[in-house]
Amino acid sequence: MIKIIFMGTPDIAVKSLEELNKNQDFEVLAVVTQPDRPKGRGNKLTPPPIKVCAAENNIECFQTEKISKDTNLIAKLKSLNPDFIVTFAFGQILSQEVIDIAKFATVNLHASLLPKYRGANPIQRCIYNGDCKTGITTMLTVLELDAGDICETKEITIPENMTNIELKNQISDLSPSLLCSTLKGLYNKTLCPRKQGDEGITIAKKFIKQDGLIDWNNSAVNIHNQVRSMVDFPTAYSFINGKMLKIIETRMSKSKSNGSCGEIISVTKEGIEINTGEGVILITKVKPESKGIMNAFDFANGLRLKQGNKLGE
RNA sequence: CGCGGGGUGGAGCAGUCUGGUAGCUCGUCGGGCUCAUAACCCGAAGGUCAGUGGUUCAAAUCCACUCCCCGCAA
Repeated sequence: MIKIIFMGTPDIAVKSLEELNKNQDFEVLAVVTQPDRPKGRGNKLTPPPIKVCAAENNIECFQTEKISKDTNLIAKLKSLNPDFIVTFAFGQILSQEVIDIAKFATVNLHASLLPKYRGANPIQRCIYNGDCKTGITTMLTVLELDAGDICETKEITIPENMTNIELKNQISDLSPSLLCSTLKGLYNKTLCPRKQGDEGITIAKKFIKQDGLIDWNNSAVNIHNQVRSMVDFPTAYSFINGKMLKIIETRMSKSKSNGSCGEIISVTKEGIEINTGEGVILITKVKPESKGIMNAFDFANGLRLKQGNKLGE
């Protein structure tokens, strides 16, 4: 049995942890994750999904604010004598001392085709940029962020209307088998990691709230990419009648531009067509302040929106 | 006790401040027009106004409490 310490935090890593735990070839010695954080309305202390998963599967779970400075935890992990440390969306930078705990290697799963989109936000950035393909990569962890030698990759094609949530789910589904394959390959020495090229290195930064603000002077395709890349967070938004309107889902429209940017061209059952800096975009689902997600047509209906009304103010 | 918004026929909203017959747009159903229609015209069904208690001659509306949904900030 290959002995593993698993480090991760959000739900995207849960399926991978579950697979390693139930697969006969592996034994998960312990899980390391972030501390419970205050979250949502009322600031309730919420455990990270990986902690919940560990508890359900009776795996020992450690939580730490900063693993590289946590000498007690490091000592504990050393004593477990793992063959591998696996990190997946852990959210903390490992020190060399932590990396060296693993007998064979410390392996990271990253949600892009490296060296593209190193960093914290590869999933949303590739959609935001309108890429047609991305993937997942397993790599040897080194001190420099996401710069280690590549073990294995798996490509994913991105359809025109795929959202960041759909892509995240797909990555969550594809990751377990890639991880298992990489770990076995490294353990049996049948896999030879290769260096990342120096060409095409990009950094994928996290989104901030402000990134959600839609500029209707932008092109329809760019706005469409913006909307679908940030459905859950930070969520694309604009304003109408002084109130915030989150744009949840859009489609590209073949209608002709007509009028100024942000102006409504038509309201139909399909949704609300908006004129942009280049082309027309169809808004199909929205989320007004204090309300849930609704069809754009229903929203327009309640507000009596019609041709000529403007978004963005 | 972090701050705030909301719950009204199937959907989206108005009405609440200033209590007095339940309203709008859409959908559904029936009929009409039309070569035809998601268009247009006529008609109909469909609501314990989130819940409980209180004030009142009278409560969607005022007061108290409860439940549910959402935004912001972290």
